[in-house]
This record gives sequence, structure tokens and C-alpha cells, in this order.
Amino acid sequence: MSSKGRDFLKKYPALQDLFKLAGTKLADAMRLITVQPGMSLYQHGQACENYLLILSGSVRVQKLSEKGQVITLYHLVAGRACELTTTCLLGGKNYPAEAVAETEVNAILIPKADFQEALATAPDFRNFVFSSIDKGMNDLIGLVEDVSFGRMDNRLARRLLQLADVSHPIVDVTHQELADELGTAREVISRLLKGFERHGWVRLHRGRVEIVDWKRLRDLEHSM
Amino acid sequence: MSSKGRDFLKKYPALQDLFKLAGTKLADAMRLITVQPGMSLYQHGQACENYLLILSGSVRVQKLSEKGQVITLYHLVAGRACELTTTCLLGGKNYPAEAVAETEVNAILIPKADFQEALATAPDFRNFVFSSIDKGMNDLIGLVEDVSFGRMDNRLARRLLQLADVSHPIVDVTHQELADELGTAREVISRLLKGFERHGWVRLHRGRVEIVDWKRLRDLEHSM
DNA sequence: GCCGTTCTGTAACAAAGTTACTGAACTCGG
DNA sequence: CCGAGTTCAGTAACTTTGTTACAGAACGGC
Repeated sequence: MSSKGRDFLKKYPALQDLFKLAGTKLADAMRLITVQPGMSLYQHGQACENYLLILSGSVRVQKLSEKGQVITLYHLVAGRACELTTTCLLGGKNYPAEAVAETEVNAILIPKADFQEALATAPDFRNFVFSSIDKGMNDLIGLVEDVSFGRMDNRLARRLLQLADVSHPIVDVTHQELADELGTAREVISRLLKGFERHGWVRLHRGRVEIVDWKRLRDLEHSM
Repeated sequence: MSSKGRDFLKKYPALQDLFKLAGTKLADAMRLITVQPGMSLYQHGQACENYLLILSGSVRVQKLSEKGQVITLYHLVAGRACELTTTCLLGGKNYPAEAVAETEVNAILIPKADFQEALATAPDFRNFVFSSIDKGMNDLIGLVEDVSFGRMDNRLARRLLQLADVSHPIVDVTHQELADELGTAREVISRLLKGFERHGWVRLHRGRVEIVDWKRLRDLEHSM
């Protein structure tokens, strides 16, 4: 790994500890990559060659249906390993979904062989990997529950609040992007958002949603 | 493990090979259990203490919503490990779902500590476990896709064929059971089945569905 | 400003989920 | 065998979500 890479790692104490434990061999094997927004980190059907750990930015892991419909399985942010990558690596199968950079992304790649060796020899690394898989499995089960039983207005309110509460009340997102996130049609999102606006909970602009009534949206998020 | 247990294992050559590879210590640590139909193997929120491997029978792993709605995540049959159990063991979390025996079930339990030791020391056992996790993750993603984008009539036809083609054209199942399997309401299943019957594809009886037109159902299974 | 593209709004209809019943089919005790 | 209670299935009316088919507004580049 380049010295630039090591410098980068210093920004992430949690990861540094992790890789110290995993030994210098693992640290030498890893590669640092930067991915531009909109580019894919892997695609459906690809063979999986590297363990994937996100250092900065945000990645959307999504599944496309045959008809071209999209649903987001989960998002990867700093410090998180891609569980799908991990299980593909472990099981030796091809990717069943694809990953797209939502922002500029810095990530670590660890070649399959080095990953497997570290897994066999470094207990702490193993624990990190296993916890991550467990989290991924739980997230997916939560998604199944949400998609099966959750109401779309609840899910939309939740997603808007997730996107907004990072800092300010203005979310730059199109209706189509929200639809792809929730696995529904753009028209459904437009209809629901218009309803939200009529209630005075949000204000709508092109490519942008402005949160007005946080409390009502938070109520909606949990109501049934 | 009891001699009765070893005898039982002889019926499953694939598993025998597996446990030979994993060493006698693992074979000694395992326990054999029998679960009666309708009884649960584990419940939501329980801590996970044992690796779980099904020898015979069928187990339904299902998620309940707060409102009491049910969706089946997957089924376990002979020779299959419970992926949810595996990830819970690895991650040290509690079960996020529950497992119910659909028939009389014989299964192997391996205590957490022994499981983890075998995982660390036996490469072939590790491969078996990892492949199983990968399969579980893929199944869940398939379920998300199915629930998000699949039509209910397609899904119902598929499930009926799954249940039937084991041997004969008569499926002993109630509408409620089919609804719980697919994560929908009993009324929806009744409505769809009645439509199937009007088309002459099935005949309906109390607690029983009789497949009449296999070809049409198989077409429906894949159509959009 | 003009033109093509992207984004949003909306109507009309189909599919699925919900609520609220009704009656049929079974089962168990006497 | 009969009646009572329980389980199972049918159905109507209504709501929510998904689909199809447009129309028009907002933006970006020339």
C-alpha cells in the first residue's frame, strides 16, 4: 500500500486498529481506490475478487429487476464493509446486485487470497467481518419486512428525514431517485409528495424537497 | 454424540464427509434433537447458542411484523444449515426472526464455542459454512426482489407448484398458510385462488387445493 | 431565444391490501 | 347423531399502491 494510502488510513482510527490487529501483511496487500460519483464499484453477475471497505463517501447497493425497476438494498458509508462483497467472496459466487458511488468514494480493496488468509489467521479481523455480515443479514430482513408490510408514505417520510437531518432542511433529490430508493414508481412518489405539500409538511421544487414540518413527518414515519 | 446420532448421520453421506473433515471433536460436541410439527426451534429476540443443521423434515423461518402479519423468509430442508443462526452466532446478536417446524424435524445442534473452534481450524467446514451464508444472502435478496416487483398471482402459482410437484396434484394447505408464506392477507389469496378456479386451473376444497392445469400455472409463474 | 432533455403533474385504470361481515365445513362432547 | 364452538372460505366496499399514457414546466447548451 502506498504511503498516501497509509496517510489516508490515519484519518480512520477504528480501521487503523483493525488493520494493526490483522498484521502488516494485510496492510501491504490492500489497494486504495477512488471512484467518481455515478460510477459503479461492481455490477450484477461480476465475479468478486476483492474485499471492499469504504473509507469515505457513500455507495448505493441496488438490485435491478428484469423490467428495469430498481430497489436500494443498503447504503455503504465510511468505515463499513460491503456485506454482499464479503459473502460473495466467502461463497465464491458472482455478485447478485450492483454498487454505485453516490458521491466521490475512497475505498480499500483487499485481494481475495489475502482476505481469506487474514480471515483464517487474525481473530479480530474475523470478528469484524462476521459482525458486518450479521448486520447485513439483519438489514436485509428489515428491508423485507419494510417492503412487505410498510406503508409507502411512512417509508417516504423516513427516507426524506434520513436525507435531511444530516444538516439542513433542503434535500437535493429527484422523485425518480426516491422511487428507486424505495423500489416503487416515480408517479407514486410524485403523488405522495404532492399530498405532503398540500398538508404543508414540505415544499417542492425541481430536483429538491424542502422539509417544513419536521414533527409531522416524524409522526408519519412511525404511524400506521 | 450418541451412537443413535451417529447411525442417523450415516443416512446423510454428504454430511458425514463434512464432519469427518471437521474432526472428531466437532462430531463429539454435537447434539441431536427432534422437534414436533408446529413447535419452534427458536424465537425472535432469543440469544443464539447453537449452530443448526437440519437432518430431516422441514422448517419455516418467518418474520412477524408488529401488526401480527407474517412472511416466510426461507425454508430449511435436509442437509441445510440455518443461515440466520449462523450469522447470529458469528455476530453474537439475537435472532431477528423465528423458526417453526412444519413437519417432525431431526436436527443437529453444535454449541457456539465448538462451532467457532471448528470454523477456525477446519477449512472444509469453514467453506461449507461460508457457502451456506452466501446462499442465504442471495435468497434474501431474491425475496426482496420478489416482494417488491413480483405480482401476487405469479408468486401464488409458483408456491402452489412448489408444494405440489413433490408428488401428487393435491396440496393440503389453507388460504391463511399461503398468505403467511407470501406475506399478504388471506383475503387476497382467496380472491386469487377463486380466479384460478374460474379459469379451471385448480379446484378448491376446504384446507386443500387441487392442481388441474399444470401448464397454465407454470405459464403464470413466469409471466408478467 | 430556441431546442432538446430532464423533471414533475395528473388522470384513469388495474392490482393488492384492509375492513367487515357471512356462511360453510369440520370437530368434539354428550 | 346432534348441537355448539371453532376453523376455514367467500365476498363486498373501500383504500392504497402500481401502471399506462400523456402534458407541460424547468433547465442547459448553443
